[in-house]
Amino acid sequence: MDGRARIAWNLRRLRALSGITQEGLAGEADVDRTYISGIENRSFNATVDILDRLASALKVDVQELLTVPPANADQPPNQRPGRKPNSR
Amino acid sequence: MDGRARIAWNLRRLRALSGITQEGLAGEADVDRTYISGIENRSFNATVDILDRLASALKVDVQELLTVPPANADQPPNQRPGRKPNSR
DNA sequence: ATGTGACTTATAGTCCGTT
DNA sequence: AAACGGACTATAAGTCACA
Repeated sequence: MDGRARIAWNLRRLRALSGITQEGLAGEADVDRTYISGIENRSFNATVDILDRLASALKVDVQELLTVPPANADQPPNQRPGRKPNSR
Repeated sequence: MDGRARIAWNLRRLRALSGITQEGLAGEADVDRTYISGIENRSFNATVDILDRLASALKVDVQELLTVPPANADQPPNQRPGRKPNSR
């Protein structure tokens, strides 16, 4: 499992733990929301500096982002919004 | 201590352990020889993909590259003033 | 709330060198 | 063997509109 996949998985995991959205994390780490999305989908090859910012925003050590997911791990579910009634 | 500095330190450490030169590692990881030098001097902001290749060449897990140096560890030699960090 | 394609600008990363 | 420079090219960084 490559670094990108690990980071994607951990980002979703840690974000879910914090109960924070992509947008929220984006704000904390001072990156664009779509960039978070891209990283979580393994589309982007982030740099070390970006990892630093993400780890800091999530209040974990950078190493946490490279943790190997358990063999039987699913992709952490996307955080389900509380439920959003069609707010017309 | 930021990610760059950790990687710089660990790269030197692991490379010394393997008794391999920068050029040798560059060959193994299939990156340019000058790039290893730049990373070890914290001038370059490596990507996750590159970290994967370096870890693989050094036969360690990627997480190893982000190990925190002991408090009393020597700092890697001369930081070269070359390129401006990503400043954000 | 998230994913994606299209886009521009900054810089990651290479290749030629010299010290 | 390694630090460093200049000039490149490939791609990451960063933003947007819309699905």
